[in-house]
Amino acid sequence: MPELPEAERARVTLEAVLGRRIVAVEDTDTYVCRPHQPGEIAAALVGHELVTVNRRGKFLWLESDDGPTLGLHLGMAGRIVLNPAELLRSDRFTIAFEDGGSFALRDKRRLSRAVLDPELGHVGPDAATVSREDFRRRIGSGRMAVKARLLHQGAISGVGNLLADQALWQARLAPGRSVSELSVAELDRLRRELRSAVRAAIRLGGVHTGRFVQARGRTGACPRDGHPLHRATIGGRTTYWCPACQH
DNA sequence: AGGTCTGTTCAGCT
DNA sequence: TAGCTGAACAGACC
Repeated sequence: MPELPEAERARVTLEAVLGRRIVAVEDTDTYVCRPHQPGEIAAALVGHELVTVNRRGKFLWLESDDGPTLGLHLGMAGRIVLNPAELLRSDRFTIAFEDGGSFALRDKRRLSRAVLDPELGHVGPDAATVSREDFRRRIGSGRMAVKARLLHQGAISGVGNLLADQALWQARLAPGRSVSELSVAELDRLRRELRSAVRAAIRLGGVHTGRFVQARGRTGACPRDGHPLHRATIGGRTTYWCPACQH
């Protein structure tokens, strides 16, 4: 679920916690907080304030005043809950502030991450802001299926399985096409439609609001021409597309 | 009740 | 090097 639009929503939510003194950190989930030991993130952050919240792709990080940076990732099912009314078992990481407020990283699975001083060197430019030239080079080189390349966060970051299918449908490109056979015009079209899909998802509340994403499914039909959708595994992920209008 | 599927990342292999 | 496979977790679904 969480792709770039959900991460952006989380970033905006986290703006509300900036400038408040941290008094407690719950960091005992050693899987979510790996490789840290329980208490390690708490010891580093208690007494500090978070002063900025940033995002690249699906990666979030908050800088503290004169202290470490806190990296967060929502994994496949995580979200940020501000001032949770009650603590749930699915609250994997929590920070409490001096004024009584708090936030939780809530995730029924445990694929979310909280980590000190995250290394983002391997993360490509954000899918919403990548330049035309960067997009052509980073997506267009190699021989991979274009869908698989879109999912590679080191090429560009922020595109997940649903957003990839939505953008390829909008751009009328078949997901299995090798990037080596895409023309510059097709790459530019894909970048334009990807940015459009991202903006719409942020505005409307998430990737699930996409017109194609809603049609995506075993018995789905193309919203453009009504043709039954094809399904296959591409880039290791379930992929849907319309064989009539995506080439 | 049990098997299958799911959003993401990353290690490990070819 | 580039690219593929499967593992990590836990719940939803049939």
